[in-house]
Amino acid sequence: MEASIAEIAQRAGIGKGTVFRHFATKECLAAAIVSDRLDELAAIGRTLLDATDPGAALLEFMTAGVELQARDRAFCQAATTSVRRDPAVRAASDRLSQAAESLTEQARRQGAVRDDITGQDVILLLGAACQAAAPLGDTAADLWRRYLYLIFDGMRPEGAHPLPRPAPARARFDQAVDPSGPDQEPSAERC
Amino acid sequence: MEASIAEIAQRAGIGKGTVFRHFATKECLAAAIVSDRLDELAAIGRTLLDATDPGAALLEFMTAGVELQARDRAFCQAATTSVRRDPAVRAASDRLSQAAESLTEQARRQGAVRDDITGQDVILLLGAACQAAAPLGDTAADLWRRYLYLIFDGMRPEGAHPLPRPAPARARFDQAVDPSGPDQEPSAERC
DNA sequence: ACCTGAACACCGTTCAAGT
DNA sequence: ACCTGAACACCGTTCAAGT
Repeated sequence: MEASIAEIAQRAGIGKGTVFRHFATKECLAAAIVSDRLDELAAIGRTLLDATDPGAALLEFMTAGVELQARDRAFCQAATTSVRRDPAVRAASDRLSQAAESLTEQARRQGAVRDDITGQDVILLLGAACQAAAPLGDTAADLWRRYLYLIFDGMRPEGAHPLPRPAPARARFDQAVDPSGPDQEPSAERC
Repeated sequence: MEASIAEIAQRAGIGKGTVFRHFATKECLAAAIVSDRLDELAAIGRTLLDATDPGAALLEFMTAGVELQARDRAFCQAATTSVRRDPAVRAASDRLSQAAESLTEQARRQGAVRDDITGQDVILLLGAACQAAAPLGDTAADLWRRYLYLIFDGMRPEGAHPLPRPAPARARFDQAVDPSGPDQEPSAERC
């Protein structure tokens, strides 16, 4: 969000108006970039499904996810804003959750992680590790590794304590619709 | 950052120019608010130093911290931006870290948390719990509790695995200056 | 049909004029 | 001395005119 539309258009060698022909809004442009990144991570997750050690694969998946985010802070920040409400980002986010769910289920079966952990949890905690290290900026380049490992320790079955709240049930394809109706955030306009 | 300066000035019953008399920049205004919140939490932390169960006190401190952040999302977001580089925010942040350090030391001594955990860690992980739940917005109002407890499990000595990186050494008053010089992010202008 | 950049609306910031 | 709001600069967005 740092760059102005004028700069973006100039670097792309097109007029400002043409940018708005492709993306109705500056935020839609950001949303398109973010959902691309999410799909990138989902692809990595699907690859890791074939790994021999599911526990290690899950940790590797989370590591790849934070690395993706840590590479440019802009993406990390964008994920915090209202870009989340964009339909394309939501869809990509659900695809990512599904990949994470498969990985998590394998790890759960092996006893590598406690069994009250879902794929959604994994995605959210991966973001949390990134955000934990963010305040110190580039001072501590790979500090996120410390927090990812600590969080992963919390995901392990050894010494686990009961959690005060069930995992969030977001749109999952193998799940009936929540009878209490859609209590999600209002969707943004389609882009 | 949602509100415009014009709106803020109007609500305060003063002219726009007068706002800039008190805060050189809109960001400085945000920084002042953020550091107030940080000091609020530091005060809570100092109160909890007298609690009988240091482990429970530390968890309570973290809970209070996330609650403070979760109450308005604006603050949670501001903490992600360049407001962090503001000198006043840094100073408040250091005061907060010191309070956290005392609480953490007590908990460490009791064996309630592993002994490679610092006060800084506690502050950063507290923010992480808040951020983990943020993507789902008000859909899942107190989801952060789930992640705070999970992270706290990771902080416990039982089943702890070694962490891949030392804790960050930010300005601590009982510590010599880092001989490699200040490798912190560039400070923003004084406000 | 598709692209363009002038024009518009909005907002942070400055400062000459008012008290 | 302190406050004000008109004026300026900047940026996202629109759209009449050009190809």
